[in-house]
Amino acid sequence: MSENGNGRREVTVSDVASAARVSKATAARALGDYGAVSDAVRDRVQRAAEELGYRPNALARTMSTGRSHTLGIVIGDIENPFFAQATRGVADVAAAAGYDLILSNSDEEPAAEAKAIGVQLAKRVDGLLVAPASSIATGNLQAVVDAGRPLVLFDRTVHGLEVDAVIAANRSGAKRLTRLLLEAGHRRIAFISTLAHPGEYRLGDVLSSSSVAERVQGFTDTLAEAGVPHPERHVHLNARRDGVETLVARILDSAEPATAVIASDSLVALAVFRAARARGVGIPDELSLVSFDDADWTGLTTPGITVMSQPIHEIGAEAARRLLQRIGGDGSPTATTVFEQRLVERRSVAPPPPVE
Amino acid sequence: MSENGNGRREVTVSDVASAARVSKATAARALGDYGAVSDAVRDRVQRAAEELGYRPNALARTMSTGRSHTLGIVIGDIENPFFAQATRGVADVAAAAGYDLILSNSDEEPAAEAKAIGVQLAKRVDGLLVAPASSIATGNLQAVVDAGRPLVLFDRTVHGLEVDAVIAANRSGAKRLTRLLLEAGHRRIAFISTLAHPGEYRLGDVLSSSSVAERVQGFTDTLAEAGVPHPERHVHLNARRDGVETLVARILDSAEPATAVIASDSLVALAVFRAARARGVGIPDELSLVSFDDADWTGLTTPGITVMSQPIHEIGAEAARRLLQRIGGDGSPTATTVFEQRLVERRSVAPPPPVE
DNA sequence: GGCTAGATTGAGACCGGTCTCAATCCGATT
DNA sequence: AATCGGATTGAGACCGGTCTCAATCTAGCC
Repeated sequence: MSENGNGRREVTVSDVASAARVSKATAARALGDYGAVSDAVRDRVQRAAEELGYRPNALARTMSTGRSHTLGIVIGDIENPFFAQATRGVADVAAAAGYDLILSNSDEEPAAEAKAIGVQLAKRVDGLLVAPASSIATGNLQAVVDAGRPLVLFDRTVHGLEVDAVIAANRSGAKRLTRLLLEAGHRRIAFISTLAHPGEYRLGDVLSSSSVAERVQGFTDTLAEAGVPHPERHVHLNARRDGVETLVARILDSAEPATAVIASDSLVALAVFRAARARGVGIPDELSLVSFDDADWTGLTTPGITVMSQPIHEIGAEAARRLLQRIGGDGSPTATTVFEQRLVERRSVAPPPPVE
Repeated sequence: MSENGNGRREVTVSDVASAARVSKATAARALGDYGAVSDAVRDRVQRAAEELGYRPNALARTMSTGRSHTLGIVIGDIENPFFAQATRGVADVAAAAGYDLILSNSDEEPAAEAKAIGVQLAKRVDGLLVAPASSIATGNLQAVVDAGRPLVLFDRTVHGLEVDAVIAANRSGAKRLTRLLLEAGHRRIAFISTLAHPGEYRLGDVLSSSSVAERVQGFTDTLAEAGVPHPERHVHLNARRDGVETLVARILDSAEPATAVIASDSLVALAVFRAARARGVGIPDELSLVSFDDADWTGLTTPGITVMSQPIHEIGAEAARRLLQRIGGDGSPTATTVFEQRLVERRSVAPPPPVE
């Protein structure tokens, strides 16, 4: 079928060729700007192409060259501002290099991710950017590596996989945040993430997101250094399944209620802020709140939220640059690029309320 | 070239065929699940495919079938939560129907949009979703229609173009918002949008975004009905170029300062809120603020922002559904689907401050 | 004028699928 | 046993580009 839905036939090189009274090969040369063509013929062909409304078929070109000039990107959810920003970073670099983006949402589910990757591979993307849904189940990604497609991970790494990754210094960021709260006098600090995890978190548990894992590590390490017993008990996962509302309720209503919260991302911070407000607990007087990611609204609330800011756009851009290098044939050893995080202090941290 | 960057050769139907000792045609039938194949052969072929790690080449399939199972989407900026949400709506419907998405950002520039559309067409997307950068320059889109590619616009329409569109009832939404402020006693209400426009806005000017145009129309009409003279003077465009900060300053420092602001989208509302805060003008006591789009943070500020909420996700989803129908051959007359907006009242509106 | 190198051009294979059409196979029917 | 019809199978064209290789053309030079 050389017709599209509307029954119109697309103009091909052959059409242009016969209109310009030259061979298909010559027309292709004149249009594709490769090989050698006399000026007279080039003009004639280009005029004919113009007249017929010739539009090259990129797929046919890909078939013979093996290059699609398309990158695949698989993220959790484009509505999540983190991913939106990173995607924009990727898109900018890609567009500048003449590449397009095929986008898929995994909803952080390995099965959906696998499917998305499969389709992207089938569409012969030149390379793949993935924020892996699971840092432990390597299957989905191993397939890409095995297929020999360039692959760059971002935001998270995957253990035991020989690929490039671009991430943020989550552990040190978490340490900084935890220390900040510790220094304000807090001892009962809750770390909240939406990351799915079977059962309660225990020290040594392997988490399916390396970035959350690093944050938890930084958090519990710092707590332990400060002499807080059982730091792992302060880690609260599954916030999506359980609902942040109920989680906050549980944390605040327990025998030893938390006096501060570290939100693992801006979406969690938003929900915690909302939940606190709904329960009438004041921030920061009754509850201190800090978060990862400097979302656009964090400076707008009363009080503004103290956050650990990540260069999200740049993470995406750098990942794209790396991928483009690999596609270009760069065979240097794989590496993980780590971006520092930056503390933005606002007013959501105060000493814990005095015990009555 | 049948090799990818890494030098590995992809497995093809022919490879599978010879491994299973059948013809290419039969192998294709067994793998593609069309035509008739005996059970024994199907098994043999599928086993061989499995063993060799066969992965169909979607491009080759597209070449012969003419269907790419890919949709193109061109938006202003994926970082804008409006577009992120709409894109998610599109992606969900597309994925459910087995379609992928090629995403391009136009930054609201017709030239970038034209380029993006060109590439998408070259990649033979089955259809195109566009939030047109300009509602007046029809050239970019006319080309799509002429090429016979199904096209659906969303968020904005384009005058004189025979295509489907999915939008929100912006004019009535603007009227409602304006009335709300009028009823609270405001007479000097500023409408602020980032839309680029040469010179000051005058009644009858054609705006390049139909959705903003509708909002402005609803705004000025309602003002006029209320007997406010020169309603067009209260329309402030180019907020991106000039900066919302300076715009707010100009509005508040004028001889007859505005007592209320209508933000044309959540990004503007954010900037206005921030600017007001920076200048120390209290919302709503000194300045009332309402906005289009119920962004996730609008309920979190103090006070919460009263907004006109649009079913953004659904707008995207419906646009995708419509496009899929067209791709499926639906030849019914083109139509514009209009979704109602919904007022969400919070606390950012109060009577204007008494004149000293 | 004849010869040769370099520039142009054309023919046709190829990429990896789909699909049409004819050939072959099989069991059932008379 | 011969015939018939449906089920399988194989051969090869086709989609629209790129690219190799050989043929032709041109100009320069002796």
